[in-house]
Amino acid sequence: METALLSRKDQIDHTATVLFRARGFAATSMRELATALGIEAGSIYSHIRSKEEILHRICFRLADQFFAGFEDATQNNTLPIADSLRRAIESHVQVLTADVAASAVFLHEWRHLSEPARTEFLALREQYEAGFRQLLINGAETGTLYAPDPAFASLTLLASLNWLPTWYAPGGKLAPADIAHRLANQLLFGLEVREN
Amino acid sequence: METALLSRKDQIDHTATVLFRARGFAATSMRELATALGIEAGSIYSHIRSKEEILHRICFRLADQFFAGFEDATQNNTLPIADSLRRAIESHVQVLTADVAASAVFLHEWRHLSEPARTEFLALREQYEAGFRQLLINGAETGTLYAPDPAFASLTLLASLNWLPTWYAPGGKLAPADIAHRLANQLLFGLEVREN
DNA sequence: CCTACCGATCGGTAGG
DNA sequence: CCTACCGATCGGTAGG
Repeated sequence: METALLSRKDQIDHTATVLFRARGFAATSMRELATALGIEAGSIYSHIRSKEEILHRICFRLADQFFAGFEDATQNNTLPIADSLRRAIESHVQVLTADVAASAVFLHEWRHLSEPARTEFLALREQYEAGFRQLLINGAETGTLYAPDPAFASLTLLASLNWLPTWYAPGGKLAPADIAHRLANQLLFGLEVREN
Repeated sequence: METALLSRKDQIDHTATVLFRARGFAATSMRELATALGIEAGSIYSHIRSKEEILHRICFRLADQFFAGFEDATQNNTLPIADSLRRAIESHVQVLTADVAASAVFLHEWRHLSEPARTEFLALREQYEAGFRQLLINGAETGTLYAPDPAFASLTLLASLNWLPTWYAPGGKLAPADIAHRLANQLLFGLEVREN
């Protein structure tokens, strides 16, 4: 039904994503995947070459989406840094919520990639984090953000966002845009009341 | 050397914790564990009953430590809520940094517990999160904390803390107490500069 | 896409 | 704690 318009290969990726998220990459067998697809285990291999190839596609596709969203959010140099940061946060949340299963795999299962893919993946992730770090550095230098240790602050910031796939359920009380807005507020303004 | 004073069972737990963290529970074989311990695979079973028993011990031991730390941090009712929250945050970070490998297993590998342990574990985790949520609710009611949605805020708060085992390395530039202090500051005060 | 199968490896046990 | 082994299951392939 919901996958009727997907190619078999895309069906495999989608179903595998859900299983990898629920049970983990290593604990998901190709026979489980085949059963979920309604075919026999051997038949999968006429569409893909290996189990890891599926994981590879999921991880690097998400990396692309995070990068594209960040570029789009921060390309306007005339915006105040705090606004660019807010837009980058909201973009990150949008990617996370658009496909929570794929996001969870991206965040937790990448370590099952073998070399050299694993090292490539970590380099991409580091590059992405560096984008947030640079925003905080710029904000701190111009005095619009309080971040005495930008490297530390950017890690904490992404940490808060990346926990989202563990509890977010599509169709819940909060729409993705609401979540993005609230997260950005909490991270930018903190929990303690302001005097002014 | 470093495990010379541990019982064989404790050595098994400790070595398994490191392997479970690095490769995941499902992808770690008992033969790898045995090799790391310098014995044969079959020999492990004279000290433990099953692979899952090790995971069970790690997960529930950490749960105990988080609870004990939280109780200790918040038992003083005369403190302002914001101070209790800060103490609870610092306690959480102390437990995380005291054994990062065990913390990472606690945070990521619990889903490989079979029933009923898995449900019991999730109930404990929910109970722990409820403690933080209640602090935020109390703080919001007395006007000392800004948390229009305490459930949302407490999830975000713990999320920021729980990412720590993915990047923290003992012996680094920052001592655990420094990290705890900075995290508490960032979460309580936010990233944006204050006017006052 | 299925049937039938491969070599490897898994968690765990018996007997010493 | 080791040797020797169990039944089950793994990712993947050949041939149709």
